[in-house]
This record gives sequence, structure tokens and C-alpha cells, in this order.
Amino acid sequence: MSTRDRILHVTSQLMQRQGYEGTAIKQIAKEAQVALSSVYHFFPRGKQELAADAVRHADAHFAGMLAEALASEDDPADAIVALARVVADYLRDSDWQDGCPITATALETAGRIPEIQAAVEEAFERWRGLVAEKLRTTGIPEQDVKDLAYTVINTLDGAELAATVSRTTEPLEIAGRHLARLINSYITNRADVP
Amino acid sequence: MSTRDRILHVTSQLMQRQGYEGTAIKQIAKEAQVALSSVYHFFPRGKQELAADAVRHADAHFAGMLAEALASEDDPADAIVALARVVADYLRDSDWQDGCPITATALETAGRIPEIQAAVEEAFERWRGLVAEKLRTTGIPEQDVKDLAYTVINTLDGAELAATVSRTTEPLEIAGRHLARLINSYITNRADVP
DNA sequence: CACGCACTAGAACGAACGTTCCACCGGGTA
DNA sequence: TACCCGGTGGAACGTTCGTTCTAGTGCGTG
Repeated sequence: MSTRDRILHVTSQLMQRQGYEGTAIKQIAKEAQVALSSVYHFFPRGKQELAADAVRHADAHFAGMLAEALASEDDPADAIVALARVVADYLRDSDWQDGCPITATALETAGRIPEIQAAVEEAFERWRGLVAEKLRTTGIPEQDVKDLAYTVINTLDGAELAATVSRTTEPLEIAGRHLARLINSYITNRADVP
Repeated sequence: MSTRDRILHVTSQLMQRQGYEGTAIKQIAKEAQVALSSVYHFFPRGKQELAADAVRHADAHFAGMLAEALASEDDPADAIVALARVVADYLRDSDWQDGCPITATALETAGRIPEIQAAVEEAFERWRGLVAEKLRTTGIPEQDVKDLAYTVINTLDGAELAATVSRTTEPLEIAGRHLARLINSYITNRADVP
């Protein structure tokens, strides 16, 4: 793992746990076992550039995990349940620290640091795209697919927050079940709900 | 409005926009038009005490808004849609700044500042209770009601984050529709999904 | 050998952080 | 008049923040 990657990895990890303002560059350097000057060597524009790149780094990593979970089941509804379970396991195994890697940063910087906000927006869009791709294998109309992808990602995100705060995987398990039910309602009962 | 209430109000407002670490006590004092010493006069244990009280303050305020929105419609599914719309309007009218008042703080302090985490947990529990109370007017079994309340709050929370980042009310509108559909599926189609 | 490049060591900067301290003010009550 | 108390003013504390700077290392390649 290159020095640059180590910095990005530690940054995204710390920012996901402590947020943007709560994470100091000196702490990043220390935990990545890297000289402070090295951080500025790779990210000369400072903290904002580093944070934006860390969001993109986390985006790629999380998208991989998401794609793998979705591919583990043929049926889209089952795939979403699997996704919720994977995310829940990951969260529990990290002692309730590693949930969605960008939520905290996203909230803190929204409307204040455009560079980071843009990176966050791209990440969410990519994740929704992966979910939509899976849902498209059903016969669900394209507009409904797009809407469902929104709710799948947003619900998992919200459930992950609740799970982190209450230190239980329950919110995520419930969310998985509900999302599967919602998706199935678009497949099996398309006629009876407007 | 008493001096103490003004401090709490400004604190919860700033923390919701900038998070816990991103909000300085001196900024709170300035925006509340209060002497810095007054902040420590009312909250002698410092920033953590102030933050925890601000979370409780925001909790009460938000619960009121939530209850009012839920009461505006008789049908529980319609009430959730109304809730999503109220929250969306509030967010847009504040120039995409005022969403869920405690999410940012919750994420930043989870697992690190127990006093604040406890206040956050209580808030979420109260909000779920209000939703559950509304859902109970249908014939939905108690366990399903509890689970639905979880997903309603978590989905709205996640949708609010997406709305804040993308500066659109769309995620919230979609969430409202999907949640209504999910709830109705427990009323009208109770038999056909396990 | 010598050049360049990834990377480091360490000091220093002004600014901002949370917190403490203490003397003080002004209006209602006794 | 004297007192109490919510609230103030301002300075000061040590610490940490993001950032800058200069001088340098060690290593692979030409």
C-alpha cells in the first residue's frame, strides 16, 4: 500500500468516525505513520483537498462492497436483504464504528465546502446506480426503479445511523425486510396500489 | 425568551449545520448575543453538557413539529406523506440548512461522548413513539407497528440527508410515497407477504 | 557517480480552541 | 438602605488547530 493510499485510508476512516472538523491532520499523519509534511506533499491544497479525495476513496471502496453484496443473490429483493446484512455485520464487527463512510462528513460540510459536497453527491449517485442496475433485471418501469434506488440507499443510510447510535443491528435488519417488501410490491402487486 | 433558552436554541441550530466539533462556544455566545461567561454560568460542566442539553432542546422542538404533522391527517399513510412534506418544506425554506436537528451531532459523538449519545437515543425513541402511536390506530399488529416506526424515522432521516446534499426535496417526496405504500401493504395485503 | 524524486524531520506561525477567573453591574426583594 | 442573584466584561491560561518553511534523507535510474 502506497504512502498516499495509506493517508487516504486513514483519513476516510477517521472522518467517518469523527467527522470532518473533528479529525485533525496531525492525527491522520500519526495514525498513518507518515510525516506531517508528507500529507502536505501529496495534498498541497490542504485539508479540503485531502477530505474530498478521502470521500472519493471511501466511495470506491464502499461501492465495491455494495456491488459484491448485490451480486450474491439473484433475486433483487433478496439482494437488498443481503446488502443490509453485510452492512450490519461490518458495523458490528468494527465495534459500531464503521457504518456509511461519508454520512458524517456529508452533513457537516453540506452547503459550506462545495468541493467535498460534490464528491459526496457523486458517491451517492454511484451507489444508487448500482442498486438501480440490480432492480432493472425485474420488469419494474424505469422511473420506479430510479425512485426505489433512492429509497433503498437513503433507508439503509438512516438505519445505519440508528444502528450506530443504539449499538444494535436491528434497525438494519428491519430496513432490509421492509425494503424487500417494498420492492416485491412493485413486482407482484403492481396493480393494486397507485 | 430567556437567556438560557436563547443559548440552547442557537446551539442546536449551529450544531445541526456544523456538527459538534465544528461549532465553537464563542460563536454560540456571539450569535445568541450573550456573554461568553454567561454560557459557562448556565452550563458549568462545559461544552458536553451544553451539547447534550441542546440535543434535548431540539428533540422537544422537533417532536412538536412531528406530532403536529401527524395529526394533520386521519389516515396514517397520508399522515406520513404529510410529515415528509412538512419536513421537506422546512428544509427548503431554510436554504437547505435545517433538516433533522441531531443527525450530524449523533454521528460525530456516537461511541465517543456517552452523555450526548444518550440524549440522541432518547430523541429517536420519542420520535418513533409518535409514529407508532399513529400507526396503532390501524389494525396492524404491535410488533409490525414498532418495526414500521423504525423504518419511517430512519428513512426520513436518510432522505433528509440526501435532500440536503442534493438541494432537492425529491428524496423526501419519494420517501413519503414509498413509506405510505409500505404501510398500506400492512393494512390491505396483510395476508400475501409473510 | 550523479541526478531526481518520494518522502521526512522539526521548528515555527498566527489563529482559534475550551476553559478559568474575578470584579462587576442592575433591578427586584427585604 | 442593604442584599441577593441573573447576567456581564475582559483578560488570561495552555493547547491544539491548519499551514508554511527549510533542509535534508535514502533510493532507483540514467
